[in-house]
Amino acid sequence: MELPETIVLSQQMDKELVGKQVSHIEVSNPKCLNMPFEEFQKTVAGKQISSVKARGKWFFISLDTHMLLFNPGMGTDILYFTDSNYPEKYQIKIECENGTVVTFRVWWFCYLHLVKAEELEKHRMTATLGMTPFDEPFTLDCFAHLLHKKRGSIKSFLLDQKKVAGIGNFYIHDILFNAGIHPMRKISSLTDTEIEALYHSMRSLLSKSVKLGGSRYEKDFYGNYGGFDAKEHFKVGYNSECPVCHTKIQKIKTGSTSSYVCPQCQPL
Amino acid sequence: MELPETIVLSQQMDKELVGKQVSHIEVSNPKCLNMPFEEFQKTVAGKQISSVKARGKWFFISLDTHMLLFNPGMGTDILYFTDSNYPEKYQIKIECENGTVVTFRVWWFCYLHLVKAEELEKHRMTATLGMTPFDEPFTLDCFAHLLHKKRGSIKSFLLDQKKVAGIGNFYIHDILFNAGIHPMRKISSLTDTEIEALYHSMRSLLSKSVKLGGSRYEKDFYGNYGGFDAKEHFKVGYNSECPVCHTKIQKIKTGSTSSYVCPQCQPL
DNA sequence: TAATCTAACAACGA
DNA sequence: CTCGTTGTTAGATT
Repeated sequence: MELPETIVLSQQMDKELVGKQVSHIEVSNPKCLNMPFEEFQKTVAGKQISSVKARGKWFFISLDTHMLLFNPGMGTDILYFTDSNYPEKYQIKIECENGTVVTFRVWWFCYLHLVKAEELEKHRMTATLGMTPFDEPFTLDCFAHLLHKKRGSIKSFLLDQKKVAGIGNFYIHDILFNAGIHPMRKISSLTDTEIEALYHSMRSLLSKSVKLGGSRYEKDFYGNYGGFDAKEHFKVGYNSECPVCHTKIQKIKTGSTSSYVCPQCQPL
Repeated sequence: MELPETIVLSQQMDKELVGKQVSHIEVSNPKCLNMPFEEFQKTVAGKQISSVKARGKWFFISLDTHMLLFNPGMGTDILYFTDSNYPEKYQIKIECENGTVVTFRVWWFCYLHLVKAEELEKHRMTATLGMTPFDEPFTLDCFAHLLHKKRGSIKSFLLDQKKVAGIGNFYIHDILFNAGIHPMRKISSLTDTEIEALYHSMRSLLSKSVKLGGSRYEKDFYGNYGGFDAKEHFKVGYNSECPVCHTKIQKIKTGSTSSYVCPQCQPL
């Protein structure tokens, strides 16, 4: 789940959940919490949800005096039910008044952290998040400054949530392709023109996916898959031939992640 | 300069300097300070030295309300003079009452930091120092616990001042040889017997050097070289043949440092 | 399809 | 052969 999906989901969650009171909460794996379950349960129960927002890959759920922070990790869906027809399999379940149920189904890890509203800035994992590409102050100039004098590769920079929040190893392939930049390019070698192309590429691809309701591999709050399809909307990501120059797309190892690259359009 | 030398020097400095008042201080490279020179000079001048101690490779010089912290870096000597016959070349000079002069001659880089006594624990570089092998709580059991579940090589662990303070790339060779341990051995592969041998090896070699007044390559406070000679007192360090098995000693690259190893007595 | 933290390590600069 | 910072990588995590 990357920025388009968290944006879509958080808007739907905000629409459906704001004003509702949490009546009951279940957490099958308490290791994802930042406190003992007892304490967590006691603090959350009875609180009212006042807003749901996303920042990068984190959900920020306001509970009056507290903030509930959720990082979905990999392969997670968050589903909304208004009756008892919710699935049996889930790791986290939040029940609200009037039969509203939200289930969180996590493939591997997630974090569900609760902090006092006034201590939100002390929460390391979210306090160190960078801006998202849609944040108002994230201008081209701001992006260029973030890249200034940085030493590593552009791909690891973009995936680092402390630098820019919300990009993962799904949208990254075409963000780079559309800017004509190889994932292993050193940041210091990028021209102003390339940085500008990257800035626009990032924002336009992610907003296209938001408009389509997010990735077709992920469910929204109502269980519907998004309309952004890799084969259809990506040029190189998860594809086999470059639609621009018809070169065979390479799938290469880039550090710990894989990358789809057109060696012609994205020279190193 | 490693633990034996800082111990010897700090004892001599303590003996000669305690009770003396700093009258004047010169610092040729203000980049080694943690504040502007003006402020540094103003705070230090007139203060009385109440003790000099060493912790690992750092000197702790108590100045009543403040602590002066000195890390000698590489190739540094600290010399004591009671008249004006001090050398012309120095990077730092501390003058005290009655003609006492201390010069610090630094080959490359050093740190000279001044902190308020009550804010000593906020000084990152010294606050994160590990125990020295001679610290009271540094028992065999304590050492074994420090090694518990560590992943890297034993050499990089021992050189890490945050783990154990005071060992550098001079004494390390024979500390490992005397325990029969190759520098590149994974910590997780060490047996209890080897950990015990290493613990004793470390303490006995370092205390032998302290008794001899430190390394013959370094000067003490009075300008005299120590009595611990590499060729004479080391078995493998800076030597060419293993005195135990007569195998040719290897000089190998171990990460960023070099190591002297007997491949027979220290199998990998 | 896909994430995060930590420790260890290398390169670099002061 | 100093230390810190930055970035990379391997390992572990449920």
